[in-house]
Amino acid sequence: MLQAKAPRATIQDVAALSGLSICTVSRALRNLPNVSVAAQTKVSDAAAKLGYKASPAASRLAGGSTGSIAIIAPTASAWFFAEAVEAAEEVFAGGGYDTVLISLRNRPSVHRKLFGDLAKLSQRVDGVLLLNIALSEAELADLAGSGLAVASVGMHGVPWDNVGIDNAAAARAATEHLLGLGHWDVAMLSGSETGEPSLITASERLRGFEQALDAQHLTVDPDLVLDAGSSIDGGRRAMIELIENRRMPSAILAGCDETAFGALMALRDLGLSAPRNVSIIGIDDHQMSCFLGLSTISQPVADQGAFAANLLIDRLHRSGLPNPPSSHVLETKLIERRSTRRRR
Amino acid sequence: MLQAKAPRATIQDVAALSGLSICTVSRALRNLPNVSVAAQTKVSDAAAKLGYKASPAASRLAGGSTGSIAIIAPTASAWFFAEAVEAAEEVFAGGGYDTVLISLRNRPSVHRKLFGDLAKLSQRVDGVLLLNIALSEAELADLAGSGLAVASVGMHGVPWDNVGIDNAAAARAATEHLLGLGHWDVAMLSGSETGEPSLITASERLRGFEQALDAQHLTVDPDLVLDAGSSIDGGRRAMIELIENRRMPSAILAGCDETAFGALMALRDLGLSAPRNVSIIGIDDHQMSCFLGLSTISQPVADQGAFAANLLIDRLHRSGLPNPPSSHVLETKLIERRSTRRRR
DNA sequence: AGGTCGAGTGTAAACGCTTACAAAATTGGC
DNA sequence: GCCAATTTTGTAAGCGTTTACACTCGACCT
Repeated sequence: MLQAKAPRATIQDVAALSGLSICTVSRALRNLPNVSVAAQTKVSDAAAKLGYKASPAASRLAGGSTGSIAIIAPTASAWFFAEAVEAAEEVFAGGGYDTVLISLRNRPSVHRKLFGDLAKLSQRVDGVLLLNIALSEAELADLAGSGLAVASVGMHGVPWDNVGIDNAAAARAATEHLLGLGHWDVAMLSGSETGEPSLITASERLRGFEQALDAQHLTVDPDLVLDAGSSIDGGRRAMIELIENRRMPSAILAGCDETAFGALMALRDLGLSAPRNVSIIGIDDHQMSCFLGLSTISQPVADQGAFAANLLIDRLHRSGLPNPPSSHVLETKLIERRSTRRRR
Repeated sequence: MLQAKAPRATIQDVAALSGLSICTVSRALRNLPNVSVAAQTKVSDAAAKLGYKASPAASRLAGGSTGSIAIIAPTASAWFFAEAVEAAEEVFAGGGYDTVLISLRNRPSVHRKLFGDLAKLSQRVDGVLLLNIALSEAELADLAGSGLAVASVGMHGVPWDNVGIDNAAAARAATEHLLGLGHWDVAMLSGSETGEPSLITASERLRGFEQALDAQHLTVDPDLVLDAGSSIDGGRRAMIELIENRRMPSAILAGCDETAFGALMALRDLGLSAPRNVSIIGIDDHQMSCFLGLSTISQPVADQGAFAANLLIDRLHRSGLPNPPSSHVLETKLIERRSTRRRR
């Protein structure tokens, strides 16, 4: 199967075969105006016959596009991001773009290095898809002025296309569910909200939690709000901390389902369980939540990734036009399962 | 914060600042031989002062490297791949490479398109990290002759560096555990092994299962071997099929933990549970398995990704030298939890 | 008929790097 | 000290695109 490396067809070959100049070929291939239909068809025929594909390197060097898009995620392995990345990658591949994956690995140093040198990034990709990245004002401005096309998931009030859910509303709905079941003594295992480059959703969810309590004229007991990160293990630890050093509430809102899993695990290890000893609700509707009977607020993860990816591609295609940034909020829904029940 | 786009420093600028020629600078920057120490330091000083980074496009075009590596996975969102990808991405980033993520989305058409045009791929990346990809003879030969550096996870007997576990041994160990507990009537919920580009691990694990039974002179009941894919839902469906249309065995080996989760879910929905009605063991040691008390065979996922990534980078660095391909098998370990117990 | 305009096309100069090849500087042996 | 061998450095020709600019050629005005 090893065959002599056929030197790849260049634009020259296409020009020769079609009897036109390189320049015309280049324009025809990119559907620029001022190309006659005759030329168009001649060029595309020749290109097809030769199996010609423009060299991304040459294209980029001469001022064209790189043909790739970066996805930037706080971490790539967590369920939410893995799902969103996969969905976005599919859209990008469909649009002929390569996907460059950049994980910040939850490390501020990685974050700083990346956003500190956007020039480097813009040399390698045409656009950037941001997944729940907390940006400082300066970073935001730099990115907006970098010439990169940008779209994001889960970042509201940002000068580019965004799609997300209403995190505060989701947390509110979850809290109201608990409240409605008679639990006025509610704890929150929040995602971490400290440090600049953290998960931006965490603070919104915390706010929703507070809003729901406020609306019922309940005060937030600071002892019942703990930082659990967004991991199973963080949830487990926070739950242990809650039980051992704070006090057991009547119900718990977990910042995300993975945190809730950890909390359930800790509960079980202590010989307790939900909803017997405490009601627990999460947010996300993780794949496993159904299995574990975790009540939660569901959000369409893959849809968000795919939607944002499409917005980005659209913008890349009609770049130049001063399309105002759009913002889309997708629906969330309360899913009642077995981990929450009426307070006795 | 918006500042006039400072035109990026080029190699010319570095040459000018260091008082040397472009050529020398280029060589110094790439640590090629035949550069005096004096020149070396002058160049790196100048480069540092200017914040110079070589343009990947220009470098690639002129015959150099692209500075990026592709990770090819059957799907990107499944736990195993998400973990491995994240670990590999970290290694690549550390080595100064961009990571291009390519998900085959479990679709043969995507697989074919990718491997049918390796020239395109090699135009965009320097190397490829394959995660559990089943390749035909022809594809394997093409890839080996493509000029791309290659490394893989979970693909034995392949003409490039590979790291993996012994899947047959893992399945054997799991089965022996079951057998040792007195279960001679064992079913297997296997990963799918049909079609060319499937998960290659699946058939190895099935083989290990068969070997363990053979060793005890037990025959494999074809009714008790079903295709469950490698997903939670596949596991659930296979379990239902098993109970409703085949028969309930005494114990079950799930091809992977996710399949086991699905099986447990189906069991619960039917009012049954493990190990009361049936013992279940998985393979992988998924993050959730501990929580669910699933007995399993653990494998180091991130380690495999990182290890293979390092091998690939090493190879890229000393390319040219006829390093023979190495193969590494990492340890697996039986983790006994609550889902398996002695047959009564 | 002379002139203007615009669409379609071509010429040639970037883009920023790598790399033969040639030139210069250094070394070492006599 | 002189020549060959060797190391270090420089010159210039690509790599395959994009794009500013010039050009040709009808159509359309006046």
